[in-house]
Amino acid sequence: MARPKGDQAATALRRQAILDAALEVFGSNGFRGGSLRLVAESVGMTEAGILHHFGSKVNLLIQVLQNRDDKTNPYMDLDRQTGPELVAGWLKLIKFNTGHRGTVELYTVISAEATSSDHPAHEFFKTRYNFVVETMARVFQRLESEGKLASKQTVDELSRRLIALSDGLQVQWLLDDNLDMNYHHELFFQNALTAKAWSEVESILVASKAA
Amino acid sequence: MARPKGDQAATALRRQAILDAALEVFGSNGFRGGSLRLVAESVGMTEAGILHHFGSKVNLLIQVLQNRDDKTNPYMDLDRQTGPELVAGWLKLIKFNTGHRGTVELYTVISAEATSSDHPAHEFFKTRYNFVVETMARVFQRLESEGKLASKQTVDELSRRLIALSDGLQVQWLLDDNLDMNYHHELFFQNALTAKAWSEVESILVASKAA
DNA sequence: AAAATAACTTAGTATTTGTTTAGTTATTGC
DNA sequence: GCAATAACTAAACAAATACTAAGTTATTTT
Repeated sequence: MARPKGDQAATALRRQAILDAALEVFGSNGFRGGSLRLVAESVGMTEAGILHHFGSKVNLLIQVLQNRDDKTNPYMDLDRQTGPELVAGWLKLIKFNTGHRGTVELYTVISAEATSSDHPAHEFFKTRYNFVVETMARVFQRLESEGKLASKQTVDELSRRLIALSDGLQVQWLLDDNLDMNYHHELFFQNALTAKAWSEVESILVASKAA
Repeated sequence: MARPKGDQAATALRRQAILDAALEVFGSNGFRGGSLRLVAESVGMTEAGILHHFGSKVNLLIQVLQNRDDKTNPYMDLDRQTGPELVAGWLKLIKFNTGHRGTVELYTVISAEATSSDHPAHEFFKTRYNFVVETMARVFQRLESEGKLASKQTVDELSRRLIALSDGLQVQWLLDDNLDMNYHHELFFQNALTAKAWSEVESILVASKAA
């Protein structure tokens, strides 16, 4: 039975359900291993039904990635937050990820696949990495200008190192969830920041936990 | 035309050629995306010819991984080397990898894929990670007992952190080979070791470069 | 010299894949 | 109330996949 047209809210919900299912499928099986059939099955629809909404499998992947980014980007607002607030935002993101295995799987698997230049998400990840590295470099820049940076490394070096650490920890965590990603990130910032700045971060975190 | 039997050296060469081709194919396309046809084409043989040697695609993958490990494991000999020598060995391995993109691609893509518990290489990577983490923990242990460790972290923490950094840097390097993996690793060890121990590492490296 | 066998090729099979085409149903805009 | 159209389904397609079965050639082993 065909669904009615019109109800925009219901349609948006349906599309979001497909995106959620696809995230899970692409996360578990990668892009090449994840089939439309699995996505369709999981959302109770036909493969053709999914293609009606998203046009092609490649486009579906891009929308899934975009959708995730849209939800996590607000965690860090460079224009309105101080250095320690931004660091706290990063740590909150890590905590969020710990509760969403599918998301971590998605980014880990697809970003690895996408290192090949003929992968459909290759350009997406190249620009995404540039964006994330630049964003975090600006965060460290801000900390430095506030006199809160203890490390002697370049802000660019620090940024790339943080992101590398984060990506690598995710692989280890996916293989064994006893690994405490949050703790390792805290250690990184403890080393990178002045003691005073780090205690600021800590109080922001306990404050936001109370709220 | 069928090849002759008998010549064991030639057969071994043929099998190695297949392993090399498969490494390239699985590295570029992952396991699920890399087809036997591509491997066969690249080595000038039929798909059935490859299956004659390796039985199945899954077994081929395992052999490729094993083959690589056999070649890189000798880089670090826990029984015969001192702490600084082992650190120098790790850095040599990084330099080796920089010259072998296919190998880096292989481990990055397949280890990400293999985080799913139903992936054929899942167990391989779980035991491999345990082995590598343990090995490097013992390296840091040795350094500590020699009084050459500056960091206050646990040897296990240090080990996991080094491996995470390494894995993450490889992703970034695959996306943009301007990244200097070697430099970032050197920075890590400079922070983790005493100044004296680090200069020991450096002199080992220049000595082995001269040889 | 005969039997066994390594190293393949050719041809085929069953399955899965992303995508298209042609409907069907029900709702909205006019 | 009628045309347009959103949201699908059913059915089929062409291509690709891992793998098998049966043969061919040439070399060892006996």
